[in-house]
Amino acid sequence: MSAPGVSRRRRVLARRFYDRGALEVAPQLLNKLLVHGGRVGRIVEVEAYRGSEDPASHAYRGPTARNATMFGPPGHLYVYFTYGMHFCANVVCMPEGIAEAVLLRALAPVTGLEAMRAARSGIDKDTELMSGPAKLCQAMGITRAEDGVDLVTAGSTVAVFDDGVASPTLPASSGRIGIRHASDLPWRWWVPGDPNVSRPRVPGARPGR
DNA sequence: CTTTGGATCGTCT
DNA sequence: GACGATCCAAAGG
Repeated sequence: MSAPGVSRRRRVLARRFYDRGALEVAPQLLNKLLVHGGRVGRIVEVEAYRGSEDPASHAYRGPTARNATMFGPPGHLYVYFTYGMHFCANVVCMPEGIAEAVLLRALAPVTGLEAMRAARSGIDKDTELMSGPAKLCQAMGITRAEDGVDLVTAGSTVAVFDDGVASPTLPASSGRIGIRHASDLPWRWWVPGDPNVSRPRVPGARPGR
């Protein structure tokens, strides 16, 4: 038995973890660790997107150059550029040819705080370093250069680890943020009470516990 | 505290 | 030519 805060063994999530629907994978990504460039963050907020089933998904209208990674094999990172200045990162789910993904919306800083603060100059509170999908990419140093990276194979530049911290039994949930269509679907989940979550209070949110 | 508007450009129509 | 799976500063209560 290890006391709270003591470091535990980290294991990379297997390919089969991602080879399922995004609605199943998303809440189970909560409390997993994202690692890149010597920086580590704990995933505390996610959203599911479902290709052809989902009018809010980038993949809804079929494959393009931009969304190609979403249609690829599971366990890869889909990074897109938006609003002329921001990157956002997703984990690809389901077998090749089926485009489902989980958007990473917020991380809790774990390791590499100095690098994160440097990448997010002007931000004074550490809870605001990664409290949004574009903020976390900036803090972690993730750009379009990381699009398509395999999260599973040894030697990957980006990886997702399980360090033994369980996902919430009953995560908080709400509709997805910043979309025009299907905003009523409760496909956003977060760790209840975590101070790094982007928008804890939204209409129709379920608190979790 | 909440609301509003500007930034800025790749992508698809 | 229009529009983002956003962020931030400034203005308003």
